[in-house]
Amino acid sequence: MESEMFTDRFLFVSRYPESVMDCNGGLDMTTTTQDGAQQVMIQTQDDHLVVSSAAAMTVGEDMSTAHITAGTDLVVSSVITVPNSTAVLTMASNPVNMSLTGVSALKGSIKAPTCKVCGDESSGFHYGVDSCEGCKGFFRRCITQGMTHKCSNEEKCEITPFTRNSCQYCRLKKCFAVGMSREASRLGRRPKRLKDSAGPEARQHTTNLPIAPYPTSPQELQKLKMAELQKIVQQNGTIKADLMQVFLQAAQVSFREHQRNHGNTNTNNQQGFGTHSHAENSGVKNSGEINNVGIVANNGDKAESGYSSLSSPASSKSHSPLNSENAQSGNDSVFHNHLHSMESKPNLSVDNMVNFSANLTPSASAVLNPSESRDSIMDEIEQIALKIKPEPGLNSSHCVMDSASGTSCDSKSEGDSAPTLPPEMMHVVSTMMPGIQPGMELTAEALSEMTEKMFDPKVMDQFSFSPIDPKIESESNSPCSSSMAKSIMYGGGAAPMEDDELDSYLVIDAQKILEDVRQPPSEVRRTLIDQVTESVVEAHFSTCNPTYQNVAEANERFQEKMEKGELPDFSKLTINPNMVWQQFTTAMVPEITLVVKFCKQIPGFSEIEQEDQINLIKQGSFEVLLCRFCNLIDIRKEELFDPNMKIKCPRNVVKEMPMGSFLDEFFAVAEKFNPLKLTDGEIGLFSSALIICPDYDNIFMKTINTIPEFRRINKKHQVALNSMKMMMPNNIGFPPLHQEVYDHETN
Amino acid sequence: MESEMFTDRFLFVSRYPESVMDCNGGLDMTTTTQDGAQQVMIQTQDDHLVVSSAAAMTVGEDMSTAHITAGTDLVVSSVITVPNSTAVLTMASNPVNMSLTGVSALKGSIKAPTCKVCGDESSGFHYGVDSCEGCKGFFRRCITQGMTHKCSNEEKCEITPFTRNSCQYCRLKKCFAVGMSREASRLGRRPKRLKDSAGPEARQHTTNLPIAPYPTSPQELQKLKMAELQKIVQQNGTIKADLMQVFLQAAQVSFREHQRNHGNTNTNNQQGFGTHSHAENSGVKNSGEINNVGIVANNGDKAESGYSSLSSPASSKSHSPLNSENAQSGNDSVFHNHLHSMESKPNLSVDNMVNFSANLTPSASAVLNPSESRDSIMDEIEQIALKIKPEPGLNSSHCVMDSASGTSCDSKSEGDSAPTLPPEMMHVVSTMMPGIQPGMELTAEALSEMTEKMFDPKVMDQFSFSPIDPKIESESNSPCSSSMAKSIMYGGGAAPMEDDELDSYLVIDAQKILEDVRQPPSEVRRTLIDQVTESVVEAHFSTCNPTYQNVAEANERFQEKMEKGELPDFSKLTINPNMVWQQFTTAMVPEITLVVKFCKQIPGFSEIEQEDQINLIKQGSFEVLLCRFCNLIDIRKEELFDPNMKIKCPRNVVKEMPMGSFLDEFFAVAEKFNPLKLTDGEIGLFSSALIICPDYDNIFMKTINTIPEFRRINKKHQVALNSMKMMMPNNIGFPPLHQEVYDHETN
DNA sequence: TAAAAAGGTCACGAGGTCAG
DNA sequence: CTGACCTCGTGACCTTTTTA
Repeated sequence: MESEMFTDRFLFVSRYPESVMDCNGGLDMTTTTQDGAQQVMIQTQDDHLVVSSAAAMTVGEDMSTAHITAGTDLVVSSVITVPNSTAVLTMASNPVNMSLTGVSALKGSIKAPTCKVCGDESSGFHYGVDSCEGCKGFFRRCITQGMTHKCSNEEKCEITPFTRNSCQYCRLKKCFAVGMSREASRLGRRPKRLKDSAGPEARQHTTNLPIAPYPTSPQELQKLKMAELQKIVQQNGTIKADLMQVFLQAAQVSFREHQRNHGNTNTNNQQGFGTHSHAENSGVKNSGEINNVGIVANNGDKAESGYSSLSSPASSKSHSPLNSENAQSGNDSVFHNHLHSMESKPNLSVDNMVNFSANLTPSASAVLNPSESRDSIMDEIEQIALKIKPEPGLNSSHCVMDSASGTSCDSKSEGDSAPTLPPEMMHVVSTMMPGIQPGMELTAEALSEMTEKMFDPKVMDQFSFSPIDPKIESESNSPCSSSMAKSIMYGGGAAPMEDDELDSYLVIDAQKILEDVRQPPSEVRRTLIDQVTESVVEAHFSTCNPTYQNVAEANERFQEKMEKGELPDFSKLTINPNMVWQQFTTAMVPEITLVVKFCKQIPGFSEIEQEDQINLIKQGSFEVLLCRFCNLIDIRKEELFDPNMKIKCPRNVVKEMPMGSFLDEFFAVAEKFNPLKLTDGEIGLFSSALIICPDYDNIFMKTINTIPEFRRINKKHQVALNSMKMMMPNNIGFPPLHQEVYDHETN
Repeated sequence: MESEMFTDRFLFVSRYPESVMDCNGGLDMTTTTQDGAQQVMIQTQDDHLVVSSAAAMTVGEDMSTAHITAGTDLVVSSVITVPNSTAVLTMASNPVNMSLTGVSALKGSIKAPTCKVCGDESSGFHYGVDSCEGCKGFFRRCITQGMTHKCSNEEKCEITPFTRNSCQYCRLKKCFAVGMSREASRLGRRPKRLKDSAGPEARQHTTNLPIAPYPTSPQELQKLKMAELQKIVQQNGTIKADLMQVFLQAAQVSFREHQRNHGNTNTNNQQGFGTHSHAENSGVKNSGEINNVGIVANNGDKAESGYSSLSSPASSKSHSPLNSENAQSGNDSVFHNHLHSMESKPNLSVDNMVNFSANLTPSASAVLNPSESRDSIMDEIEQIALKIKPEPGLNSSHCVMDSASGTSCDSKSEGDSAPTLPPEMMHVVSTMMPGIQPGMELTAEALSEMTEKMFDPKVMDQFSFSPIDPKIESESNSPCSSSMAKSIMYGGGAAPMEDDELDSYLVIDAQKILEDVRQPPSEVRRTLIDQVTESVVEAHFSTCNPTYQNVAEANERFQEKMEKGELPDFSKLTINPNMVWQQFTTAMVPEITLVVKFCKQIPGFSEIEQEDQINLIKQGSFEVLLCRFCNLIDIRKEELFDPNMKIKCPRNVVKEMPMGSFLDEFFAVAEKFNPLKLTDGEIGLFSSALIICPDYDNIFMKTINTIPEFRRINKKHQVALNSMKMMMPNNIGFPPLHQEVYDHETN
């Protein structure tokens, strides 16, 4: 019966066999010569060309004309495509019995199916590609057990049946390159009639090859991210819905992974510095270990990490090529970028503790995009950042409490004189603190008392004159005025809203957002999440000073100095309240600059209207700062590193300092935040959420539960600022950037 | 250039065009006749057959021979297969321009239905659903050889043609979700009218509705529910993970919908009776309005309610066919069932206020399934319920505080004598209340003082001897002893655990559960949720006396009587403390019976081990009662309806009553609970959560936030019970069922 | 009688195994 | 770790059964 079916055979032969190969993968052919004409049974293994039934064809002498005799059962299962070449049909007019032996006999002699990876003989269509058993097994192992290979040969290894085992990295790369992926595999019997997917799949892969699953350059990668974001923004008209969810989802993925890795974070085990994974505690420095990133390292895990490369979306469940490449490719790696940025900035170097802030500012200014100079408000901040050049060291700037001095004194002003208040504000201060008189030096005690009063709830109400732009506040208390970003922000910072009221207001939308976030991300979104995660983590590392490693190193140095007796006993230092306040604000300036820089690096942040960017920064930057400063706090020892990581201050001393009650709040936050043991990457994501998200109450368990704490202290901070401003209307003692950023009264 | 490329066209034509259609899905054809031969460009819309470049073919007269002239660009992307038929190749030798209009002209005339499971091309209507060969075969294998799959991805795997093989569990789930079932199979030729329907949607409806995969009768539905639940229980080894989430999700869906419909429930607007939607306030009685069910009514809304009927899975986002069917089909409707059950029970009738409790008990006993009589503990409760036949009216039973009386007096005991305490307990009472002496009547004042002391936190500690079985308590304070249900329950009721401790302990798992719950429900789960919701709502309506409507009607009657002056002034009534206490407990007995009945009707409840059922009931039934009694409280007028809805009592009077401080707590709860304006259906769901869920702190915003309140008062109740028990070791004055249910000391 | 779906069949590929 | 070999689920095709 079979011999009857296959009465005739025909053959498609390209003038350029190689083209045929490219298009069809391996071809199985049985040729029988008879009557001087070729009689051929063509059968591919990869569905690209299958003739499984009868057709008779004869070709003319010119090889351009074919004659086909159709049998009773014409079953043509596939068609070949030979672009840019002439196909020649060779036919036989007489029936020929096809023998299976004949088929196999000619296998390989003409067009044996070859492994697209190594060129060996293919054993079938595995993971969407004709491949041999070896490459099939290899690929399977790679995607099941996450493999971290490394190439020592510039990633240019040739993959042949003989060399394929010499470089796993390049072999896997080739596997991806030829289109292998779990999703591409098709189970079941190969259809005789190809009603399904052979075309698209094959074409897809061949056309996809140029845009290989491996990222080409960081620039290109960045472009893709932005393009994706842009698309989303365009589609939704607002960046909120998607971008925010992307952040939250990224964070969620991270936290989930974190929990898996570190067990229950809800145990109240206190710990000291570093909210990071234990792996990072090993003291490895600048090794480029993925562990430094925490979350990204998690993405390298084999399953569910949600990591996928944009150019290879189909392989999201498999080992990420991007990841593996990044782990090995050196400077292109985001991980290396983190370290690189750290190393390349002397001001961020932990070796240069003294000159940190002095050197930082120029670098920070370089970060601010000059091309956006037309944007007035952002520019303003940037310009202010440029202007700030605090003296290195601690006693860099001061203000004298002198009623005659109405001008602001910048950080370069005179030495050790005490700050003064302008006369018009003295009555306010006098009201609050009867002991304070014009011209009198603001003593530590007075300042302390003042801050105490400021944070007194009763006083708070009096002094928390709305720090938010009234017109904005009238619109759902949002610091964002544009319609787009307005919906992003709700929390009014120091808005005179009742806490309860605020909470209930926020919780509603948090729940709604949560709902959306909990949606399992789509392929595209997962990709986006990964990219955003990368960007955020990278932004964090490149802008955050007190990372785990930096703090740890600083700690080591501090220990050394302690042992050498080089450090003075902090408790013996005479505390100049003005100095302390100045130092506090001054030391924060470069940090603020960095936070602003961080914000600007958050993917999609620049898509928001400028005004809203400002508002978001104003709203959230202190919270980010607070979040970062948690690293500076050893909640076990109850010690606070100063932002320059030069001096450690015990909590009780901090408390006694002017503004001490406020600084002490940092400890309170750290006590809740640090036990979560977040990695730097997670802190970065959390920070981005602080900036971008409207509300995060009740979102990611304990982690997010610390946010109200941030909010509360932020509120206090606002009140303090307002109080201070009342006392010092000309912003004496406020570094301009600090004032600019934290002053919510945009007028 | 295009005209040059497409120099020639060819056409495959089957003898059975429809077969071709079937094989290729949609075909776009442009035919041009020239030289008497057909010249055709074939192009599919779904990539199954694409001829995108040049090929020339001519056919002989016999239509069995074709002549092909290959152009310079032969691009044949696919081939059609015509099984069991002879294909005819019709060719043209001359160049033909393809017109796009011609292509699009034929677009849409041929439809390829898609697989409802994975989205692939459907091969027909299999197991009640348009599905592909793969899913068809997969489902067949699943239902023939029982398969035990497991999902490692939170059971939320996307099912696409590419991913369908990656998770059998989710694939099967999806199969069920879209309505696949053996019963739904339709054999034989499809009725002609079905084929004529225009769109796929129309066809979907017409085909799906008549041959609904799942039967629509309540009985059968109930069977299926149980089957589904059974499956889940079997799969997971515990009912916890899935069933609990189903409850929570059902509640979530409801609350969400509620919020949509009723706006912000967080406003503290007080309101009186009824925690229901305003729509229900219209006074429509027994109209069968869906509004009576609240949540189910919401499900009838067009969007996102999460409601879906198994019989019409594809239309889960549209108006629920089950819902609409039920709304119209009369007695089969669950909504009508509610009303029916209400109407058919004279004891529940609001018209019969006086004899309510007397008549209720027999009916309650009928509810208890006699077939389960072998279950000793449940039986015990049931038997007790049967035994309880309190006298109608208020002064039904009393206890005399008599040291000689050591026997328990049931509700039929002698008339008006005061309760007595056994001598061995009098020292305890004496210690607490020096004024009380053996044999002395328990006056209102004494009782009041006693209860005051009982609820004194300091005293509470002394008297809250662990009411939980010690062996259970040692295992995470669970009232459930079996390994299965143990994990369900954590909250130890009146366990001597510190509140804070308890809270933090609970929150952890609540968050975990929350996370799971927040997962958007899969198709199957959504179906399950709907079914569970229905069952719960139905159970609630059929067992809850103070539903909105009943209370409203009672209110009306009360108003009438008030106006007629038929009611005595409550404040003038002589308060017999014993009477009050007796009345209180007595009036609760039928309610407890109903709550037990309600619990037993909760889907899956009977799957739990008997022992655990008892524990769950013991743990939660009072909370449910409390929840139901909230309806009896008008927080605006500060009035309390008695459970029989016969007498209204102002709060201050309640407070002055013996046990008044305890009863007053009801107001406290109602103040938090009633403003949520839950519908009856939602209250039912909430009640089921109270029974089933281990913890619900922090789960559904304000609603769930009221739970600690329930817990707290439950605790007080436990303490009170224990105190009372100490005073009355032989349970004098405790109706047996009350004692049985609320006594956590299982020994 | 033919359409249509259930059920069977078996070519296939994923994944596991284990000697090398 | 590799890859030849094995098992088993898959699904395209086929046969059988049911129904219009």
